[in-house]
Amino acid sequence: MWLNSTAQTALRAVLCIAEHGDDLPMRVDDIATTLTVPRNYLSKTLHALTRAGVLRSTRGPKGGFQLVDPPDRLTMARVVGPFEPAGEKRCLMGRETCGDAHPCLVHHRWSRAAAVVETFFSQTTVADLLKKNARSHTA
Amino acid sequence: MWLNSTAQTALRAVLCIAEHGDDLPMRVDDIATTLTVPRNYLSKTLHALTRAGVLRSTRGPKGGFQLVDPPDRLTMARVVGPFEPAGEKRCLMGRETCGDAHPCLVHHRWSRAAAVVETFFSQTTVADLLKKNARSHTA
DNA sequence: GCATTTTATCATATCATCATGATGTTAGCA
DNA sequence: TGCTAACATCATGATGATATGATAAAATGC
Repeated sequence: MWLNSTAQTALRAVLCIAEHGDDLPMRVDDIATTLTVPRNYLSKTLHALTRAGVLRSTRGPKGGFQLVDPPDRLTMARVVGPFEPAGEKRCLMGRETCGDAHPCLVHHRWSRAAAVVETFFSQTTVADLLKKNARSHTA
Repeated sequence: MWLNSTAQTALRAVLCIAEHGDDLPMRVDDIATTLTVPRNYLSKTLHALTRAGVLRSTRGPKGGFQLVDPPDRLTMARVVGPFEPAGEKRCLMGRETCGDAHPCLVHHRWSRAAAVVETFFSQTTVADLLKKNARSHTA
């Protein structure tokens, strides 16, 4: 409903890498196995996160993916953002010109709900998700 | 981001019909022209709303579509619901088994934001949207 | 019954997303 | 240099959402 499957995978992969620790990069194959997702598609997704500055990739032996920033400085918005359609605005009706100045019929009421969601994504960090939660993100 | 294009069209069409008044059904052709959306695709969408009990259709001369219930008894959830993927749950990660009992890593934090959105859809009526707003939903 | 108006539906096309398999590229190491 | 490990990328296919055009079915009025 909220995240397409690529964004979901990206989030799960980032959590997986964060849990793995930063001492040594984690390989695509290992992440793919842990999450049971297709390897090459995951590779593409992780590469997108690398372009977005969320991950760092290292090639060759002992290579793999690492977080660029510590988990408490990595928000969900940064992880999920690269996988949302480009011009995606807040308007429920999909209007380009919708805003406080030229609102569509739902704009004012919807803005409040949308703000809550936006805050969730921009304030919640990967560290928050790992805190005292022993729950799985793999299944 | 929030509604797929079919659901957006459904909502705009319902608003269009509600504004048109209930004295006489509104034809697909007129709605399609007003919203500038493809006629046959709209027809299919309106038919889905009819199956969902939101609209009533009448064939033949003077036929068209009308609201089944008055605007103040028609929530956005009822309009938009038929166009959301069937098994769509609340879990951000798309897990089937996610819930208070078996939460995924994001479950608790996300639940609060999701509840706000859910309330928005289940409490906001078509009448609310038409109130004192003279803003357009056509563009 | 027949013509007209209107919705209902079918077959098909188009497009983006998701996915797979093959191949290219880079880094490390002997 | 040459081998191997790992990410990067390309060509292609599968699927579902979106869209179009043709045709069927129903209601109305003559």
